[in-house]
Amino acid sequence: MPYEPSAFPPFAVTVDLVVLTVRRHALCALAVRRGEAPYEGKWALPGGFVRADEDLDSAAARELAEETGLQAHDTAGGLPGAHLEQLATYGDPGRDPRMRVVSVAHLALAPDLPSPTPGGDARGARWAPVEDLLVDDASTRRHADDGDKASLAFDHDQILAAGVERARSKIEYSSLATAFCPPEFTVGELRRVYEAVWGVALDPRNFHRKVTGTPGFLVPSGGTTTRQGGRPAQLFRAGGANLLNPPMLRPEV
Amino acid sequence: MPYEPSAFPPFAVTVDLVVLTVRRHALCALAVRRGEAPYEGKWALPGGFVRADEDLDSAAARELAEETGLQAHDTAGGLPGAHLEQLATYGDPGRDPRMRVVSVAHLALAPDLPSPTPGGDARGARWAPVEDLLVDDASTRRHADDGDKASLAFDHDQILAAGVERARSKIEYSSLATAFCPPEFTVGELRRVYEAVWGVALDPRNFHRKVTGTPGFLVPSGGTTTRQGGRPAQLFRAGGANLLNPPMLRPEV
DNA sequence: CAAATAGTGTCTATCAGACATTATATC
DNA sequence: GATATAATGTCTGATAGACACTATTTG
Repeated sequence: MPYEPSAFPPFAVTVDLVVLTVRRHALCALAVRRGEAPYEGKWALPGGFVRADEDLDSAAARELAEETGLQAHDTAGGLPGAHLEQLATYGDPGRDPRMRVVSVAHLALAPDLPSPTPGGDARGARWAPVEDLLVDDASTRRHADDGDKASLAFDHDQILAAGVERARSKIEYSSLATAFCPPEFTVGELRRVYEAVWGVALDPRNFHRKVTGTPGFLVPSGGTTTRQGGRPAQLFRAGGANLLNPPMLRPEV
Repeated sequence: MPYEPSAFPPFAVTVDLVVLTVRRHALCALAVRRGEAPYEGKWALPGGFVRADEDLDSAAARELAEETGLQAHDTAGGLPGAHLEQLATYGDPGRDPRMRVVSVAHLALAPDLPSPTPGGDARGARWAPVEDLLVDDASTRRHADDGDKASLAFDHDQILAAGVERARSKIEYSSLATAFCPPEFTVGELRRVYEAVWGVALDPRNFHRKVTGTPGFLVPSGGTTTRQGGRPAQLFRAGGANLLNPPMLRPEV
């Protein structure tokens, strides 16, 4: 079918964000409460319309900054940085009851933020453990009497699940887990990131050997720190290596 | 920014397809010649508008069937099957000079087709080695005097490169390479798929041990075949396993 | 016979997992 | 001293890469 630019069905295009962070040893996602119909009062992923003259990545970075004050990493700037990448696009007819909306979902990984409730927007917003948000469809939705644990608006359950799975698999073979850490961090803090994202316990000694033995993954920044009553730990920064080869294996079986 | 469904900028949404196959020991992509402006006469990826009531995946499957006669695997049907998955979405303002077009690129992997020129469309279409299509932007575009080796229309160079890289990395840790093979195939044929996609030579003995030793990857179908003057080879079908663990390592370094 | 491909076996270096041991902080 | 965490070391089983060897076809 040749292009017929004059006769195309009109779509609205939005970006939705899966913003993940690690808080109190748990993987958490940013959720905002909807202030209008449809799904009024329900929790949803942050997002918004792509502007007429705006690139998709720019729209995602703009929404991220509006909701969290975080600056995407590829752009320069003094704000605290976050990793941002495109995730997948969702365009089922009927995913939004009002009109045909195609949403380009993005995944953002951020270090733990000082503000418990992300600023920018007057609507309610919270960091929620993904374990609470992702009630498995196979299990009953009446898992608890807490209505907040029900599913998200639109198809955002599906989008969140895809983002979490992307993050879980990508830290296996990339240095992306450092995106959850502040600029300087210890091996133990990085290990607790892996443990929170995967939901497993890792051997501290084997983990230490693996991450310090992979060239380019971690660069010692010189200092040491004592955070919780033990031997002071060496501080590291993320090295230049983006790919981990061989990968960090997720314990499974 | 809250939703304002009444005031959104209108977009056109298309699907573009990176259709890959292995022909004569080379990884090839399907290219169609544009019959109208812009980029009239240039090669481009097949694609078209998403219809008003159509899912994105359905649109991609429909375009794939129109261009090649291949049926996507998740749908039942007697046609020869192909693997189809969403790749990424491209929405730079100005990527199409006529209007704002967001394209949801999909990746399709197909076995070698009998018809040299894929049917369905009267426009020119061809299987071109990706090596010829992907002239590196770093190297000079005047690499050869053959104008056909120049870049594709729109941002299709970038899309094709992303699709090729996705295929190259995904056959490492999944059984996806069998999507390039007919329903029954030999270990040698599967190895030649890997060699063509990666552009490297693999040790036949280690490859045989790896693929036959991974549970669920290959299932013997009983028969044997002699194709090219050697000992007859056992025939296999793709097993149920989708993930290869540990992965098949791409020789690199 | 030679040549080509299929399939099996062997050796070695590397690495993940399990776990011992030492070092240095707080309480 | 007790306890907690950091950092290094040791052992073992699994496996990838290199390569010898046998099996069975075509020419």
